[in-house]
Amino acid sequence: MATIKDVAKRAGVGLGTASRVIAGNGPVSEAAIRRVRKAVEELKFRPSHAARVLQKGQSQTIGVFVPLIQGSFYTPIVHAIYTAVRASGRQMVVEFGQTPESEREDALAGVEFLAERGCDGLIMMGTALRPADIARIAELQPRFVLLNRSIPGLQERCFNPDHRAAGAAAARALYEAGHRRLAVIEGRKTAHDNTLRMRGFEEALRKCGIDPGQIPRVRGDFSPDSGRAGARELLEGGTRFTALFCANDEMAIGAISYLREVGVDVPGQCSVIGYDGIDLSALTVPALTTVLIPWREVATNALHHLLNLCYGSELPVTRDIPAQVLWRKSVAHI
Amino acid sequence: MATIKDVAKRAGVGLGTASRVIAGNGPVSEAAIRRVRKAVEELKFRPSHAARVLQKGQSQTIGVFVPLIQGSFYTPIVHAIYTAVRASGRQMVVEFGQTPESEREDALAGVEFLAERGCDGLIMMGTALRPADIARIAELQPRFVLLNRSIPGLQERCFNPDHRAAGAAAARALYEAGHRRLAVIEGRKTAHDNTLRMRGFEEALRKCGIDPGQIPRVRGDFSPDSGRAGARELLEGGTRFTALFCANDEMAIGAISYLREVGVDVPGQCSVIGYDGIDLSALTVPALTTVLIPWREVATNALHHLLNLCYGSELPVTRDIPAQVLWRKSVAHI
DNA sequence: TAGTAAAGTGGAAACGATTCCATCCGGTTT
DNA sequence: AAACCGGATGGAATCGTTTCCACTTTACTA
Repeated sequence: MATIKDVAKRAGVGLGTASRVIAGNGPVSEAAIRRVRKAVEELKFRPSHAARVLQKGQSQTIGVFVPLIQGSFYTPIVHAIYTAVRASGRQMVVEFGQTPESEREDALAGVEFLAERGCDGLIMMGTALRPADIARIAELQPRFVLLNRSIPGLQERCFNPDHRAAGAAAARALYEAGHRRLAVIEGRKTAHDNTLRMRGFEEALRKCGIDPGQIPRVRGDFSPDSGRAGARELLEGGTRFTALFCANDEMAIGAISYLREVGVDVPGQCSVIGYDGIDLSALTVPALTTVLIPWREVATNALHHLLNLCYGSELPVTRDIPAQVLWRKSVAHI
Repeated sequence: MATIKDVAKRAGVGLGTASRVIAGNGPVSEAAIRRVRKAVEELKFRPSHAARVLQKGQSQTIGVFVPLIQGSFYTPIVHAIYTAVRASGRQMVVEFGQTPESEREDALAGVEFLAERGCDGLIMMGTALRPADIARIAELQPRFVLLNRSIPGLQERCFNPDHRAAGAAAARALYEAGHRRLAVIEGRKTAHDNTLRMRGFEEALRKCGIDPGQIPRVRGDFSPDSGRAGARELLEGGTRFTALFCANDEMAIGAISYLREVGVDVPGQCSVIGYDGIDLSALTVPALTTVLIPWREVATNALHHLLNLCYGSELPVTRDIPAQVLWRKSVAHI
């Protein structure tokens, strides 16, 4: 592999001049530019990334941690981040968790790995990391932002949708469609975002004169399978309901799959509303009515903030992107 | 940030000794090890990845190109690659294409980017790259493997499932379930793997005494939407059929969504068989019968081969992992 | 015409690790 | 007792860039 020294020699210029031409900064004459360019061509010179990183102290790489790659939820978020990273001419390295149970360890190990490899900044998603963990990470790599978290004292670096408002929107949607007897499949207990959306849901219900305490409520883990299990549990519980709120779309898909399997018509006998607005929600039968969370936008804004932090750019950053109900077919008006 | 020099000084040893302790090779005394370890702790020393890469000429990074990140098809493959890469203690950098139309340009640009950034090896998936492109890539980075491609002269580095056999399996499954009047939604014309599976499908049909020429056949682009469109087109075509073969699961999901929407019972009036065996196929209503392609295994084997190529390891590599029909609910026996 | 500012240039130093080489030392062999 | 061996060690050289500094040339000003 040719080095910049070879290029300089071949072009008949000094090392500094060659570097200036190739990096494209500093004063150089037209003639020098031409000769260096020619030498680069002839030698098929490609600058060594490692040498640049070593010299400049920046790797032009952003590290991403995401709890899971399976399923339909995180993928579009990763994609949004990828797009923004690439648009800024930089590179992305992703680490994934293996299972929800090991999320904390996976996140810690993944982030360590990313920091070790010299990422200029980190963007992390997930709810497993504790404040102490985050403090530790800050030592490793002080440039980071958090997605879907809200840590006191770090608000500046936390980017999340307004789950409380979104949960309330779900409740209002069901109420306005005429439903009074509701049921809920909520998400993991440890997931703070689940707590928030449930709180919003309950608050809105109370305002409508419905006592949230009376509502049958089971817990899933955000997976489609747990949605199936949740639906069964609810049905076996015996309490009647005309509408079901699922704390995410994947559970809603599972729930619908179970309900239809046992002969419950959706939305004829039971309406279902989801949460997140994943792409897949358009393709279920019936198409899923859901609370559309602007995940892509939130992620992009978080990344912009990170990029600004790392490279001093001034990409626009917005924080308030509202959620909205996406009306499709799975909620009937009664 | 502390450097290895600082560590050596603090531990009262030479540069070489410090390096040997940290890298964990070469002869060092117990005492030296202890003192260096202590100094590392105290100074919170983290070796500079860039410096290592520069010196060793290896980045311990594998580059991955995948045509798309949206949808459910590529994600598990990326995950399988990720798992294997991490298991070998190395890092993965992924590049994605944006749209199927721009796949070729995206792949070229992505691979260039990856090579530039000093990946030790490349694993590429997709059907858009032409042999000439691949020759060009070989110049940039001679260490690469191809997923789902078969290039003459590069068989060693090509890893694909046996689409022909898998297509035949789909045909046999439908035939054995009693279906005689079939229809097909096939994939993109440019996708060679689609051609192969269709060929296998037709050959098997012919062996069963069915003339493939008589079968109504429409073309999609592997997306769920195109599956919906395909199903409509087929229905409007007027030819009667009792079973539908879709060239991938996502189109099958789209097709089912359309069929049920217009009141065609699946599998009562029309059976549907998919292809690939994506996770999602278990969750449709009815659960999708499909040809399970062992994508994860194929990808893992390809990656092992690449790892062996790059690092001289001897990970096991198998090439023949058969596809099989996954019987669920969407194909009725008549 | 002399003086000065600016543009252009070459090469040394620096980034932070690994590796090679020369040296040293204690113990074993002859 | 001399020779030898191998483990342990320190430090110079190296990887391929960028950047800084000193220097020359050119162009412009007074």
